[in-house]
Amino acid sequence: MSVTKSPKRTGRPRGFDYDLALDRAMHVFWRKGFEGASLNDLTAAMGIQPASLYKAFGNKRTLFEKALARYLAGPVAFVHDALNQPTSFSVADCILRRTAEFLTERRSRRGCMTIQAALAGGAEGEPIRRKLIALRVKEQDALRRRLERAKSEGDLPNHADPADLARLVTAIYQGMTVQAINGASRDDLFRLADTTLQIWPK
Amino acid sequence: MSVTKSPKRTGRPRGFDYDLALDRAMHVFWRKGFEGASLNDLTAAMGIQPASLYKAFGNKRTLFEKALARYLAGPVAFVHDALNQPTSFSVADCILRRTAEFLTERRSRRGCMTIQAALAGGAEGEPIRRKLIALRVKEQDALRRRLERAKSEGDLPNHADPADLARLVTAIYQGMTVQAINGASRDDLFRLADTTLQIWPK
DNA sequence: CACATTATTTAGCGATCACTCAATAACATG
DNA sequence: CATGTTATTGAGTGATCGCTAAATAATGTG
Repeated sequence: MSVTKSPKRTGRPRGFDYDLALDRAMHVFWRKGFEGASLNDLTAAMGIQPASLYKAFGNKRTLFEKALARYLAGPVAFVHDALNQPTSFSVADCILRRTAEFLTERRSRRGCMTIQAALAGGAEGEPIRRKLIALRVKEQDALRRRLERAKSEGDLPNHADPADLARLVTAIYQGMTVQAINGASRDDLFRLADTTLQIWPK
Repeated sequence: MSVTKSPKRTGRPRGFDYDLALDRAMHVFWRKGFEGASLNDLTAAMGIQPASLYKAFGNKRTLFEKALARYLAGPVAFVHDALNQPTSFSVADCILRRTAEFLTERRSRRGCMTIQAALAGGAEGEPIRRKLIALRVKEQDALRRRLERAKSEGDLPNHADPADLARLVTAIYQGMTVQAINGASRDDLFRLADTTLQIWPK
């Protein structure tokens, strides 16, 4: 089952670092999107030949899915982690503040891979777009459930609507991606987070 | 100068409706993005041959630019028009409410063309991405200037920051596009607008 | 060593990409 | 009618797309 670790296996050993190559592929998909990243781009960044890529990762689509899983478990794992914050406010604050930091690392105008990898495109990318839609809906739903729990715990007042608040935070998160691509600074995004959090019900 | 209207011109007349064909091209770019829309997609939707397309519209990039201009003057003209609303609140309210309606027309999960046409992609689409970035920044700036005027007119309190408010409304607008693609209903987006407007300074 | 197994290199597959040329067709004018 | 001008059709350009077969190289095992 495990492809990344092979304690003892017959045959010629892999000549490249699987995780490193996947990391490189992730960054290519992140920057260029699924359809915008050509196999030439990918193999060049990964330092391997096309045949090696297909041997190790399947095809372009399965490579993207592996890269996406790596992205979710790495660079944006803080989004899920934020749900463990003690209060609903600190959950929202943590998500928005860390997103602002994340989107302005390295001054490279990068956005969130789950959004820009496949918003629109041709038929070739449709399965990926559906997958990303399902993912984004799932994350928003997880936040909504966390806020429902907060309400049941008395952490949110009765007039607060968890679904509305989850939608607000998620929309700001998504808007931040476009803002970052537009060239917004870290401070710009911090202020956007602050402005948003002003309406948090007490 | 006018290519669409030719009161008297020599040579074989155009065999198709220029504006109608451009409208079709706009919808293809809108749905598939710049790089995702192939010439095959475009000519099929426009009902013309490649050579006719190039004769009438230049190349793919100039066709996109004409389609974008048509988009800005048509489907999303309400964004600019909203700046003429009498108060800062009604400006923001008009933008967000009409955007919610606009994004959920025809139940087709479409987003805003200026965002999804080219968020990420290959080198081929880079000039388009830069153009769209400049456009989005310009629109946000126009809103900021409108809110600065409102502040000078006493329509916004002293503690209000026009840049922050413009960024908030713009980010929500941009987030709404992703929400619509995710399948949000018109009512979902209306509530998002309402939630956002709760923080509007009086 | 031979042998099985797996990964590499090398070369190239058919399809599609944006785009264009040569020939022809449809108009206005003289 | 002939001529000039412009738009069309039809065929096809080189380049790149995602992907793969065949040969070779590098390992473990007997």
